[in-house]
Amino acid sequence: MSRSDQIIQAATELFALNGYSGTPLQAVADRVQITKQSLLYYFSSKELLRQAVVKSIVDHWQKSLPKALLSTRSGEKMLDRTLDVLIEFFTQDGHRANFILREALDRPGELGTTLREHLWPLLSFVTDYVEAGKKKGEVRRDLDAEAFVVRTASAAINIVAMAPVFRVVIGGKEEAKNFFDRQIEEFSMATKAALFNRQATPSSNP
Amino acid sequence: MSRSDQIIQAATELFALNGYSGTPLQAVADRVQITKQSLLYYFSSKELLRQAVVKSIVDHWQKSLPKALLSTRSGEKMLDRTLDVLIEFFTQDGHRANFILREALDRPGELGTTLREHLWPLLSFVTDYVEAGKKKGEVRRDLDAEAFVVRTASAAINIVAMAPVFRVVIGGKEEAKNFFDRQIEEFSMATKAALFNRQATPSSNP
DNA sequence: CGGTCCCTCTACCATGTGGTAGGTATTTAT
DNA sequence: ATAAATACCTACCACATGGTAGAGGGACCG
Repeated sequence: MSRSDQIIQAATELFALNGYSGTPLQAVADRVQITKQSLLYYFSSKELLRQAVVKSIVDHWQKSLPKALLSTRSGEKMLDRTLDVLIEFFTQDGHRANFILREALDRPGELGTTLREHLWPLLSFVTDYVEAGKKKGEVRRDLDAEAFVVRTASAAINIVAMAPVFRVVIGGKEEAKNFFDRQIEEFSMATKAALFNRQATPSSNP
Repeated sequence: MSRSDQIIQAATELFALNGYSGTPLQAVADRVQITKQSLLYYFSSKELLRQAVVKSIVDHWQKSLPKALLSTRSGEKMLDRTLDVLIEFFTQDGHRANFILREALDRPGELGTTLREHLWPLLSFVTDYVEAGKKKGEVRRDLDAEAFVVRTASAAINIVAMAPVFRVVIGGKEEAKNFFDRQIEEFSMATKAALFNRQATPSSNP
């Protein structure tokens, strides 16, 4: 891996963990075991490093998201599996998801623009698929597809990022370590419930 | 309002907007129109000011959340309305919600402890109500009530905090200004779909 | 009047941090 | 060989920032 890439990776992790303004360049340099001035040789300002991190994440997602989503092209139950893939995707990409969440708080306007131009097209592909599902009667007809997709993606990131907090909140009990799994499971169920036309549950409803 | 309270309020807003490490004490002092040294008279360190902000938020929520939740004690459709109240609650409390989200990222362990001790009891009251709803057949029996409540509260905060981003993402069109309302509406629908035993939709399913 | 809280200020300091200037090896191109 | 580009360094600086020391001035109390 090239020095630039090492630096970007280190910066991604540290920015995700401590925030942009909470991370001195020195800390990034230390992690790559070069001096701060060597780092500034590759990225001539902290701001440029931040932009490089954003770009690398967007690039990565642009590459890997379609791959992940298309891996589910079983035609029939695609929507069903797409959701699981999406969840797993962000789950296994903790640092990047975390960093983006921080960017959303620090520079909402800028991130919004970036997402709209580079990532929204991908998600709007999913939106189209949801719309198609409506016509097939698979998906609830009163669903706001755009709002649903945005919220679901955002929620996936949120759950991953908040996990360390909730681990502690629920963590009084022994079961703490698998509360995250329960969260994921519940989220998955909930999302499907919101998405699909469900048959009447065989419950004891009069 | 006392000087301390003015300072706390200013700090809440600025920390919410720019983060803790991104906000100099000077900026807080400026907003209250005192000098930084006068501020340090009330809070002898930045860290203490931060703790005071956390405490004030927890106190506020401890006071106002039960009031909001109990305002819906119409017995019958309580769960139904509780949700709307919860959403509205965080919506109208942008700065505080935003700040807490940042705390979650910056100090997950500490915030987790605080929430567990001071706020979780309130939410676990809701959890109990959901469990009761299960027995009445109103709520889906396979629902993980704990995970559901945690995720829903967290999602409400998340939607509010992410609004400025999505306003831009979807903002290409004119409808940008009411996308937030659509988000809220969709979230409400989705949450109810996940929560309640729904009757078979009168759809055109063969 | 004198004391003593309460609040605010001026003056100052130590440190951390982003960034510049310029040097030095090593490799690559001509 | 020589020039030039690459990669990394030492030395340094300007400035922002958190925090300290201590003085001044009201208000209230004896």
